[in-house]
This record gives sequence, structure tokens and C-alpha cells, in this order.
Amino acid sequence: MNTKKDTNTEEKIIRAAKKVFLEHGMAGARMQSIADEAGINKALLHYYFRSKEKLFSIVFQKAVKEAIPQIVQTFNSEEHLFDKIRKFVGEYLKYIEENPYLPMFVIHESASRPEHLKELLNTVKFDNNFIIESIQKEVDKGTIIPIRPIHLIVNIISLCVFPIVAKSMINTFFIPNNKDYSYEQFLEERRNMVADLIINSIKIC
Amino acid sequence: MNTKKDTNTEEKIIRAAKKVFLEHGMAGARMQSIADEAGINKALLHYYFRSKEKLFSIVFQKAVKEAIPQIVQTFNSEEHLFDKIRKFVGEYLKYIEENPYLPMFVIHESASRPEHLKELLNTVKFDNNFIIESIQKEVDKGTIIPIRPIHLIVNIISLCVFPIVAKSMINTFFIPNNKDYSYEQFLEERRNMVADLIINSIKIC
DNA sequence: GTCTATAAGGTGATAGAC
DNA sequence: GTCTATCACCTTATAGAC
Repeated sequence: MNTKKDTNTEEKIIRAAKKVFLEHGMAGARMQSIADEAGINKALLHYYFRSKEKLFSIVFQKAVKEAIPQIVQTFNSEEHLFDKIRKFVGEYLKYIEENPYLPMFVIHESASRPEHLKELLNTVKFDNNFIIESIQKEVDKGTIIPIRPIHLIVNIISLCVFPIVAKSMINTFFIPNNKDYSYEQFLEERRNMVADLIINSIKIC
Repeated sequence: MNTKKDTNTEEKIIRAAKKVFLEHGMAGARMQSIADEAGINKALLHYYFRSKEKLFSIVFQKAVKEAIPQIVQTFNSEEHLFDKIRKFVGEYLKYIEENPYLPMFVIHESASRPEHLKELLNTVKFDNNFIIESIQKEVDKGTIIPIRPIHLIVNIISLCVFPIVAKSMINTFFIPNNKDYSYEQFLEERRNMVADLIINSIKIC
């Protein structure tokens, strides 16, 4: 059984590791940075988590598991699909803005080490069927246009995630340095625009 | 003046470096891997390009400069905006499918080292004004709904880039292992869907 | 549990022969 | 221009004192 101090240190390490790994990726992260961030010694990292690889794996799993409920929960209600979409876009945008490194971290590390995702599927039961089914039901009822549910889902996520992930490029290429228009304003405008666009794209005229 | 062999080796190195850097990023790339990929010795890398940093910088600049015309060219015509969009989506999707690592590479490295993008802006004159203006003109004429051009542009790019960048996640979470439906089919369906969605989102009903 | 010191191996970079 | 051999440093990981 762990003492109170154990847990605290362990949590401190994981929190520090998450910050460093998300910002720099597995390859760019340094155990020394994680130790510094946690305010402890480097050797202690290995005492709690045998290796960098193990520590990374834990952070990765936690990051994904933490993100999934955010994605799934909103769809688990009896509201009208359009309301669910509007709510989801709002909450999801907020979540990514608060965790801007998360999407690229998961994508980047999943691409270079697909086994991490595979491993995750064995431990988490990620049931997305009810989302797909709830969309398919609307298609079958004829309340929205015929669309393969996966496209609707990917469209929503694309329009939410990409503008935040690509912040530096958007700023560099599309937002001039004058103070008339800022990236923050750009994001703010998207909150309604994305939901409108998505709903408009599936509703029957 | 370089001999023919010089040029060949130099190009071989850059091609190899591009492959390794795009796949693993600056932090994850190994000079030894680049040498192996180019079929030469590690020391030769430093003979041609003083350091890993310098080699990376060249690859990064080349990658972005190469991508920009792809984005810009289609818009430089006198066609109807809707035709330009449809053509752009088709060509851009094709380009990213052929260079799937490119977008994430640029985004990832721009995020961790913004100076690379800044440096680039000094050497390239990337004039995107005419794209923005050609969209704004349609808004002013009333042929499309009032929309800030940057949103239209970001929407298009988001819907094209993200589904390819997030391939491993889409495959893992949304495309079951049965052979009924593959990621390739998913992408194929998007070619028309994305253009339709975008055009539909800006046309006056 | 936490620290200092150090080992062991990897990685970018250089020297020098050809 | 290209290679082999090697350096110098960095990074992960461990040993051992407290």
C-alpha cells in the first residue's frame, strides 16, 4: 500500500511527464526536463517508472483515455441531433483550446508507433457504435441527408482540431501582424460557424 | 563549380534527409539513418551540410516552399470560384495523399521551433492576398454568403488535411477490421463530399 | 523514498588516410 | 569526395549512501 507521499510524488511525476511529453513528443522529451518540472531527482523517475518508455506509455494511455469521454459523452443524450452537434462543437473546441498539444501528440505518436494505439484498444472499451447508430437512425428516418456517419464525425473533428493544431501556420500565413484581427478572435468566430456549417451540411432543405 | 557527382550526392542526401526528417521529425531523426537511406557514409553528411541543424533547415524550407505552389496555383485562374474550389480540393487531396507526412511535419516542427517559419517568411514571398481578395470579391458581389475568407480557406484545408494526418486514429477507432469498408474507400468518398460540403456552405440558397 | 555519483551506450561531429 | 576511426558530449539507466 502506498503512503500519502508516494502518491503525491507519483502524481507529480505523471503530471510533469505529461507536460513534457505532450510538448516535445517521445523523441524530443528529456528525462531531466521531466525531473526538473516535477521538482525531483532524475533517479526517482526510474524508481517509480522503470524506464522512459514505460513512463511514456502511461502518459499516452492516460491522455487518450482522458480525451475519449469528452468526445463521447455529449452524444449520450436524448436531445435532437442538431442540438447535440452544437453542444459537442462548443465543448470540444473548449477542451482542445485548453489542451492544444493533445491532438497532435496523440496523432504524432500514433503514427510513429501504432502499437501504442493497439495496446490501448485492449484495455479500453471504446464504444463508438451508439454515436454512429444515432446518426444512422436520423438518416434512416430521413431527417438528415443520407451521409455515412463516419464522414459527419470526421468533418466535425477536422473543423475543430485542425485550426488549433495549425495555429502557428495560420498566424504566420493568414493573420497579419496588425491588431485589427487576432487568432483568438478567429477562434471565437469559429464556435458558431463550425456548428452552423455542419448542421447546414446535413439538414434537408 | 560542382561536378556532376557532387550534385548527385547532394541531391541524394537531401532526398534521404527529407524522408527521414518527415517520418521522424527533427528530434527523432538520426544522422545514421539519413546516411543509410542515402547509401553513403555519415561523415559525408557533415562534409556537405555542416550540421544536423543545417540539414534540417534546408529540408524544412524545401518542404514548405514545395507545398505552397500546390496551394496557391489553383486559385490563380479566371474560373468560377466554385470550380476553383472543386479543382483545389481534388488536387490538394491528391498531393497530401502522396505526401502524407508533410502536413504534420510542418505543423509539428513549426510549433516547437517557430523561428523556422519566421526565417522562411524572409526568403519566400508568399502572396496569399489574391486568394483572400478573390473570395472577398464574391462576398461583395453577393454571389456567396458573407464569410470571412480566412474561414473558408481554413475549412477547406482542415477537411482535406486532418483525415489524412489522423489516418491511424480513424482506422483504429472508426473503421472495423472487416473488409467491407476500408480507409482507402473512406478517402475516395471524401473527394466529392468535401467539395460539395464547402460549396454548399457558401452558396446562396 | 530520495539523493549523488557513475556507468553504459548512443549520437553528432571531426581528423586524417586515400 | 569519400571513407574509417575516434572524440566529446549527451541521455538513459543503475548502484549505493542516507
